[in-house]
Amino acid sequence: MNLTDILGDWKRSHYCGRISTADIGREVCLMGWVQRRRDHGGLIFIDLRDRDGIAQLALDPDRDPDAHGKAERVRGEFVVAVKGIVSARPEGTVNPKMATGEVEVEVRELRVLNSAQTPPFMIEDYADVAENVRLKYRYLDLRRPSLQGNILLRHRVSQTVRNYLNDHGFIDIETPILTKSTPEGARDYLVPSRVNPGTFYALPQSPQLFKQLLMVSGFDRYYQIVKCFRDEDLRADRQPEFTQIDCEMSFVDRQDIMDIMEGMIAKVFRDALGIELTLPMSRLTYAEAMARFGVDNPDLRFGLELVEISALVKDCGFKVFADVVAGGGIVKLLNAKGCAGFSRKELDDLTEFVKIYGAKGLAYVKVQADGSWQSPIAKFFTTEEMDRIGSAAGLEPGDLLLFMADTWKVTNESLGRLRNLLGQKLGLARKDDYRFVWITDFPLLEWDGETRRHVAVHHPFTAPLDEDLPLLATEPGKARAKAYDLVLNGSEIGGGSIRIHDRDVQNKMFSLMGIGAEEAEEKFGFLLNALAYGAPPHGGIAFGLDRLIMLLTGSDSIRDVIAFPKTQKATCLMSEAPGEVDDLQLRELSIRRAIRSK
RNA sequence: GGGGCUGUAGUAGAGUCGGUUACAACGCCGGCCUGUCACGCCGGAGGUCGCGGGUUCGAGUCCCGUCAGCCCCGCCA
Repeated sequence: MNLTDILGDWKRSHYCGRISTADIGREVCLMGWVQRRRDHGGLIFIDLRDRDGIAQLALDPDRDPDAHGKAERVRGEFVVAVKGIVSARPEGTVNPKMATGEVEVEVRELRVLNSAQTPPFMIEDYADVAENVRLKYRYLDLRRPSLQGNILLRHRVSQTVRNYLNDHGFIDIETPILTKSTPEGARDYLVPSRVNPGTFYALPQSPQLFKQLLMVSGFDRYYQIVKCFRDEDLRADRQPEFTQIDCEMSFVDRQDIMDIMEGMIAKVFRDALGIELTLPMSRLTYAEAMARFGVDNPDLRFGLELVEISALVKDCGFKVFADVVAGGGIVKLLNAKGCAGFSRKELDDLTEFVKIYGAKGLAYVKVQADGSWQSPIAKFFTTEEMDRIGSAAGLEPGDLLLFMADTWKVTNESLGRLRNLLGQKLGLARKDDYRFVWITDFPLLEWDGETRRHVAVHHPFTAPLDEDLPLLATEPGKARAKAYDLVLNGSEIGGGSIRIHDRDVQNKMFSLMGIGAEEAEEKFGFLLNALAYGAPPHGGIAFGLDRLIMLLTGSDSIRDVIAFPKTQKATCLMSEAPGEVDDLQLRELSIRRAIRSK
């Protein structure tokens, strides 16, 4: 027996969350999903849910026996439409926990538009469900208010960004998804070409080259909210396909780009959260960020800055420290204020933590009430050395000093990450505190010992600082880049640079990176040619939209801000992608399997 | 490629030292109930203890392997 009704000519008059005391006495027509049915034998209440909220329907057997009879058969997640009169709830039955709790709809007519199987989990924010089940039934998970709220906020942010960029003269231009694999960067997703057997397109890691070419074409300002693809392993904040707010501008310097973009971020925070940001945002050079925080994405919500003491300990009696300095490494400390009470177990945990980042150990000093050092390494230091270290660290009784001695890289990374861990552990970082900082003057190139060549820190098209241009010929590793990252609470949310618009400089960069003239011609010839036809000075930036939404919504996982995300093994539990294909499909593509799965 | 955590009705959990028929909750089904709102009361159904192997008289429990989900390192210009 088919128990459902047709929609007919009914038109919805309101979203559920919109009915209010202003509508009392009015007839409304609502449509949505049955959140819950409370059957009192006589009266039946139904909480009707749509994307906007929940409204209580009241069905009285005396008033409308027909609608009441249908309501008896209704179950959770049935799709229903009702017509009825908005009325004030009787005295004492107002529900202050509901946005629409002062009113209800006295139903006169009810249509069951569709039935529903019992869902595998309750459509409630409080329901604690394993993520693999949620992902398999993603369309049901997305009905939950919190997830739906994230997606709705994401939409509003996209609109704000579009409006802002439109108002500032940016043109939305689409760039190819089927494009060419280029060296450098992440692993590409490849798409075989049927028409050109044996050749492959690559999905874009970003529209980098195309947006630069659009500057050469004279569009002046470009933007796109666009999917990018990188075939690398996933993390809580990383998906193989993700969305960038991608921008490029001509005839600008770094300052112009940062000014416009922080205005955009400020508008996003105003529209999305009602928070006014203070502009301009703060700045740190890369060198200063590394020195003070050990990382290039510092969380500025708390202090706990790192202090380098290499010079103070290079001749000290503690051989571990002295040897590291003699071997070209550095010694740094972190003063965990007031943490002298940490237990043996807590200190062991911290040591285990830094080992993840390649550290061999972690030395500590607990400062007693009388200022004396309680530490396994105290005996190696003279009183004078202790005083110097103490004053460099701003040491007070009750503090805990944590020392790291290793290479520049390991010391900074392990102590920098430890700083973040302590900030969290000590509750120093509030989720609703938003600290932005631009990191500037990144190194242009980095020496890769394995492949024995320079690699671009940002990307191969990033311009060096004007004053560092001569260094390319002498000490390329020392050259700094016209690059900038925007960091929010320890997360990089965007990054960009002024690009090289001079063909000779671009060629020089390629050769420093061990890309010969022939290879450069083959891989990037179209860009090099374009630069020779009057390329304007230009630069740009890209923001990670997913990460930005994570921070705005306080989400711990990027999957909570993407409608249909992938698992850590890059599969979709709902569609079961990736999947097998027919031999015929492969034959058409001139592809043969090396491995048969399953 | 590596390290760690988790896996028991639809859901999320308990399950002691290896010992009778694997528990109670939410949800579901049936009944009762005219002002509830995570309604209430009574009754009921529902299990490949992720999967495979081993140890044992006996395994949800111990061992080995494997699969899946998650977190991290490497990787991510």
